[in-house]
Amino acid sequence: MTDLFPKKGHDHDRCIDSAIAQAEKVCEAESARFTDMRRKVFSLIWQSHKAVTAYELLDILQSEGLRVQPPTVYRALEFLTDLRLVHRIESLNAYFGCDQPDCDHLGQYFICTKCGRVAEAVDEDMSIAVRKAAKQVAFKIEATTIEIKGLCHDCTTH
Amino acid sequence: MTDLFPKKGHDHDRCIDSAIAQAEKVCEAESARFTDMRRKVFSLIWQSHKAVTAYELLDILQSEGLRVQPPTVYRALEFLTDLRLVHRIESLNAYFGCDQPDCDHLGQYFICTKCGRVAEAVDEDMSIAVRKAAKQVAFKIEATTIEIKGLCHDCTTH
DNA sequence: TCAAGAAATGATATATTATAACATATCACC
DNA sequence: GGTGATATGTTATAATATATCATTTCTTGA
Repeated sequence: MTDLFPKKGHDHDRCIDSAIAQAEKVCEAESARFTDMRRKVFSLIWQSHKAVTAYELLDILQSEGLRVQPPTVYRALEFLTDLRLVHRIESLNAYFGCDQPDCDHLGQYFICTKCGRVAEAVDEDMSIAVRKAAKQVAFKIEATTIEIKGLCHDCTTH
Repeated sequence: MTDLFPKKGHDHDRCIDSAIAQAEKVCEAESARFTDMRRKVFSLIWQSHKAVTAYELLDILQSEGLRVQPPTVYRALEFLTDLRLVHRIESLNAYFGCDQPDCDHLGQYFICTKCGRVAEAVDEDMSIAVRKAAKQVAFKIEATTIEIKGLCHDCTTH
C-alpha cells in the first residue's frame, strides 16, 4: 500500500516550493508569463492539499487588501488549468494544484469526503481501461474526468 | 464495435416509454411516489439523449404554463438522482436519464462534444481498474464520477 | 528609447446554477 | 375525517461563472 495522500506533519513548505519551481519551469517552456497574480493564486491553491473554490481564493486575496474581482481569479485559474498546473475538480467546483503537469496523462483524483484532501493518481490500468472502453464504442476521447470520492487511508484508520 | 449511442432515426418514443416503465417499477419497489411533477421532469429529461440543465427543465415547464420555481425542479432532480433514475453529469452541471438504474454499478458517461449526446456505459474493466487503484492506496470508495468527453462514432464519421 | 500592438488586469454588470426557509397543499393511514 | 408525513409553492438569496469595455503593463521592433 502506498498512500497517495501526504503524511501528517510533512514539510508542506517543500510541497509549495517545489510546485512553484515546477510551475516556473512549465511557464518558461511555454513562454507563458507567470505574473504576480497568477503566482499568488497558484501559491494560495497550494496552501493545502485540499481543493479550493474560486470564491475562497477571492476572499483570501481581498482579505489581504487586494482589490480583486471574480474575473481576475477566474482568469488566473484559466491560465493555470490550461497549462495543467491546476486541475478543476468538477464534482466540487473547486481547483487543485496538479503534481505532475508535465506528463501527458489521464489523471484521476481521489477526494476524501472526511478531511477534504485531494490526491492525484496517474494509474496506467485506469487509463488503459478508459481508452479501451472508448475504442470499443468508437469514441474519440478529448478529455476525461475521473473523480473518486471516499475515505483516505488516514480517515479510515483514525 | 458497438455504438453506445442510439442510431439516427431510432424509435425514441420507445426509449421514453421504457424509461418511464422502469422508473415506475423502481419507485414501486422503493415505495417512493412517482408524482406528476417527478414524472413530468423525468419525461422531459428523456426527450433527448442529451443532458439537460435544471434551468432548461424549468424553462420548459414554465413555457407550458406551469408556475414552477427552481426548488421544485431541484427537488424532483434530487428525488430522481437518489433513486438513480437520473444521473448528474458533473462536468456539464446537467442531468441525464439513466438506462440501468437497477444495477449497482460504477457508471461511466461518454459525452459527445459535437452533438451533445450522452451515453452510459457499465464497463467492468473500468470498474475493476478503479477499485484496484483505490485498494492500492487504501482508499474506501463512496462514489465515482467518470465522464469522458470527445466525439461519438456518428460525429467522427459524418 | 520609445511607439505600437499584444497581453494582462481592473471594473462593472449580469448570467447561471443551487439552496434556505417558511407556507400551503396533498397523501396515507388509523 | 383527523393527523402526521410527504410534496410542492413561494420568496429570497447564496454560490459559481462570464461578458464587456477600460486601463495598465509588457514586449518587441524600428
